[in-house]
Amino acid sequence: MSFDGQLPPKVRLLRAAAELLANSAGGAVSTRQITQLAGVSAPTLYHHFGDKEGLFDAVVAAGFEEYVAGERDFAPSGHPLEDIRRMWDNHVQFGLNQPELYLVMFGNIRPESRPAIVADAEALMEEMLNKAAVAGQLNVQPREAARSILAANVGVTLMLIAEPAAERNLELSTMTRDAMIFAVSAEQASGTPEDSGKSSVVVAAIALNAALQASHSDQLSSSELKLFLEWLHRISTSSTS
Amino acid sequence: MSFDGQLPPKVRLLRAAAELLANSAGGAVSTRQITQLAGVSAPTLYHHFGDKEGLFDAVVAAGFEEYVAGERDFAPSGHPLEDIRRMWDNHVQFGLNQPELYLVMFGNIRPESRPAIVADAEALMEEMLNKAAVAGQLNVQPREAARSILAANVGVTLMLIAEPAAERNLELSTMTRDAMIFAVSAEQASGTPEDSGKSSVVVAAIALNAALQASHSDQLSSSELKLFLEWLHRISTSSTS
DNA sequence: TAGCACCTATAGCAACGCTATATGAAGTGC
DNA sequence: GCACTTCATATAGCGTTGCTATAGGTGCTA
Repeated sequence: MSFDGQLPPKVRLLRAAAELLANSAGGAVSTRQITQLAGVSAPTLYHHFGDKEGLFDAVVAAGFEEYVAGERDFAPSGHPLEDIRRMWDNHVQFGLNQPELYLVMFGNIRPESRPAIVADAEALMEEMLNKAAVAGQLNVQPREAARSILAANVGVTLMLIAEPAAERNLELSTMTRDAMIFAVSAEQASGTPEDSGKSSVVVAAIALNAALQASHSDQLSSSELKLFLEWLHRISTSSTS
Repeated sequence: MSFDGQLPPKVRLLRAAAELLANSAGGAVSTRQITQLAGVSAPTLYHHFGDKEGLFDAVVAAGFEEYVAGERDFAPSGHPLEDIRRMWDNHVQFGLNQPELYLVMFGNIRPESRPAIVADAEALMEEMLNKAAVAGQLNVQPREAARSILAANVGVTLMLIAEPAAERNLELSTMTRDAMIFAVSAEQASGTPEDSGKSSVVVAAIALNAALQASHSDQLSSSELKLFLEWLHRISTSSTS
């Protein structure tokens, strides 16, 4: 039951914290619980992790490794947008499987202090969206698309976690997911001739931009790129008005 | 500075809690702070509100009045989807104006225990979406649309609150908003003849259903309605595959 | 063996949410 | 006017929280 043994106290603390966090039914986890289960005393925790939040951050880092592993484990299908769909589902499933850990990672919001993990998750999604952009399947900037999709993904996951497990309806997830992906997808306006004419320009421009950034090219200076993006923005907004 | 005065202790406690909550820069607010500012002692708080959460719930209820007032204050524009857009923006603005209160209302997620306020906010949005459905502007069930839009709305608002105020980019909000509204809108597939043929059936069916429910009609029994919705679901999914 | 980091334990502080108990104030029946 | 009940508030303190000042042990290098 306890982690007394040959393992170093640091590892025992991490495992004890992770286990208590996973099994705490919504309630808070105290440092005394953690240190007792780990078989160490209070100052050891603070020596290794600074404070309680530091320990939790370490647990979260381990959880994020698992999250990233899940987000990367499937082979790229060759259809980037399909991979984004799987990333979304994997995100939701991760949250529902380990709600307490997920809440520490994504639910512990404080004003003006962004959890580092959010930026990491955004980068992960942006990376995948970049492939879609290069393939000409993206309607907006990969970064903006990633932020938008992740925000909706987190919102949906939090809502599902808050619901009683018996009532959880995953259609909320699939519907919101498809709505977001469809919105950033280049395929959406392929039916309307007038819009498709404009949007193909946008798509081509975005694909070009993504390709440029992927090749670390300096063919556009940062100021030129800024102007380029401004024009791009003007084009895309004028085509949807 | 303090609320010592002629007001009853219950009101003083509510105001003190609201003020401390609004001005607490991310940190927790203690009962001792509240009771001191209110000029009462601890048991008075517990006599009136049961416990700390009870007091916070009361503050949230007052905040929700304000929220609802904001959501209703604009005159219906005659374009329900435009009103939904304004509801979204109002939601985000409410969160950014009073982040601490918003976090208590929508950010205090615990597994399997849904804040009552989420259900209220969903009902508010569903009410508006019902008008869109009756007008034949909706692509999916109003309830599902409301849940989906609200989840994305909360997710975006939490993300924006977590960002440093200087970096907040409201385009994240407008982009996600338009993506969600577009996704539930009946206008989306009007360009593709084949899809529009199918989707007009879906829209008509949803409008009919909304009108039936609005008139409290019993022309369809609950089992008939269930089957009807199942067909509807089959139609709508087959048209998007 | 001496000295020096490193790591851990004992004991305890201030602050937390909350409550057992007692006191005052206000209304009610006679 | 007086006992009685009920409601509302205060005094004091319980148990727990996150965290730390201080000291002791352990293993390495010289």
